[in-house]
Amino acid sequence: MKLSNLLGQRFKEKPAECKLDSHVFLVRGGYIKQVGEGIFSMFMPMKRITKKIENIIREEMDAIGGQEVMFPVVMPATLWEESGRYSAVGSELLRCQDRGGSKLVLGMTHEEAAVHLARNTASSYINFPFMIYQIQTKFRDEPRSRGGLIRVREFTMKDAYSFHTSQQDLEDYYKKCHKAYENIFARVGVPEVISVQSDSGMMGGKVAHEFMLVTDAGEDKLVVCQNEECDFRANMEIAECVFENEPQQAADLTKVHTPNTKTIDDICKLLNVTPDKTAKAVIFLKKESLEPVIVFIRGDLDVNDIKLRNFLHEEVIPDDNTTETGITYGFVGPINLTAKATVLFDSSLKGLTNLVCGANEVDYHYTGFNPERDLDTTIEYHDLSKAFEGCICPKCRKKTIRLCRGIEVGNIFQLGTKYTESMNMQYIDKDGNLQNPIMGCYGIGVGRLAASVCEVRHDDYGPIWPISIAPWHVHICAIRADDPQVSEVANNIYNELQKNHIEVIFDDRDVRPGVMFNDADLLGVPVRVTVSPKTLKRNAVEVVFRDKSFSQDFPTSSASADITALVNSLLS
RNA sequence: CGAGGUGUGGCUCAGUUUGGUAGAGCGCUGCGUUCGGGACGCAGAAGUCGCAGGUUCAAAUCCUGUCACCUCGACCA
Repeated sequence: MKLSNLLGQRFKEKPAECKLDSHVFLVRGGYIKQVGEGIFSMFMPMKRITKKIENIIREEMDAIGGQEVMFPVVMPATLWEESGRYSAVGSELLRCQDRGGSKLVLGMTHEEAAVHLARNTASSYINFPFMIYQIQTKFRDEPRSRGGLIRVREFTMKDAYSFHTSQQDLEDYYKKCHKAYENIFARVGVPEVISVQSDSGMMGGKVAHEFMLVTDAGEDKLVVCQNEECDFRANMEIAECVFENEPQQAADLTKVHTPNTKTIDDICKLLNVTPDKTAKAVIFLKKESLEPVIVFIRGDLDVNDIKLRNFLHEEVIPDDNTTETGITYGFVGPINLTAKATVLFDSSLKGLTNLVCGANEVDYHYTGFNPERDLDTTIEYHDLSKAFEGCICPKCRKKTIRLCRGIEVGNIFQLGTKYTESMNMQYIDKDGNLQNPIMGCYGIGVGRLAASVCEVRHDDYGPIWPISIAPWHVHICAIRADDPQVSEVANNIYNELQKNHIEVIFDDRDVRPGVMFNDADLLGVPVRVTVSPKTLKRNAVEVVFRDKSFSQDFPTSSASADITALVNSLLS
């Protein structure tokens, strides 16, 4: 490709409306052009980048047995009525009518279409499992698009749907897909993408992960444990939910928990409180304030029965520390807890208790504490509703939590049977019984991924594309194109590289060097070859990497072969 | 959806308060001088000032309506 012929103007002014670096460079570099709110066209360089990303995704999806298919963009509303989402989803789903008045929707996701495609053709258990995927345009009428390609209304997405005959099979495949995603992000040039637990939202299902590229420009807040042996990573928006669910799962401290966990009796003994065998809960209070510090709950107690805030002020605590509601109180004040004890709590007091945390000797189940008011030097307090740098990880119990922001570049869900049930997809199992397949679904936003890579791979002058997705491999700058010798050498290298199947963009314009170099930086091609009277004087061309990690003269005589070898070594 | 803001050649913007011939820089075309990090001179093309009404002798400018886009928030397969 000759740059003189490339459509799309590069310029040096920063567009006023661009806030994100990726948006600035994609506009300034002639990659994209906005058509409407959250709607963009792509010029050739952007198209080449996204095409390469798509091909990487394709290879990895095929490698885990995916079958590439194509669903329609426009679907009859009746299909979405089957799953119930026609009414369940809000105005993000663009609804319209055809000339006959039939209701249509623009595909924002394709579970319905996937079930529709598969349901009558996979009628026996021997057809399972399988995964189908497509790479296609989606439209979501987002209430607010922003950040160039980071959040748009129309976008290209790879979406995959797997169908299984058992939860175990789904989980096994989910892991394979998780690994495939790691491969994809590594190959695209952002191996630092992490997966975090996420909310399944309107998708249904329980287990879900988002793949996040960590960057300050990200829209999502993340809670990440930095302990290498721990894998706790969650989207902040569900971190609270995770913690809120904890009491249900671990309400009975006598049965659940770490080997270090003591029974309530043991703890009472330790704290020198008379245990009441019939007590439903044991609550330790600050003696002065009577504010609860630690709450233990018996396994037979429904956490919803306790309204801590209410009874605190209504009940008088008698001398024997047991009230009529069958709750035993202890007092923390005079008791010397182990020095390393740690208490996790949620000051927002949503539900009863948010966390169980591990200390060296006991586990505390805690709620309703104001650290500024009640700080006890023998206890470390950590509020997980306001997770902060260095607070305690709810999983590994170490003080290794880091807060960061991330861009969601992909996600995976274990959907279960939500769609196969509602849309009546069934197969006959080994025993002749009708069953609903169990589904998983897996998405990657292609344009957002490309923009995200730009967001984390650029300098002051433009993007630094990883060679796996760069629009071209080599960018030739012919300085003094009017010089016949320069022109001849540059043209020769251009032709030779193309013969060698190297993707090359050739700046053949007769413009000043500064213009050329700045345009080259904006195009972000990994290898730049400069031919000029200056380099020819030393019988050489100059080869530099966009990321500045390499700079060397190549002899003119062998330049094409040397550059080809260099690029091929970078590609492998 | 709430709050704020902006619409003037391809791009970045001035001009609007106080109505009176449509402006600058970049980019673009031609000629010349230049040539290793966005050069310079000369000549030129290109805008019914988002759109529609209204006020006025006269509207980019004042009034009303409307559309588009941006930012913050709400929302978010």
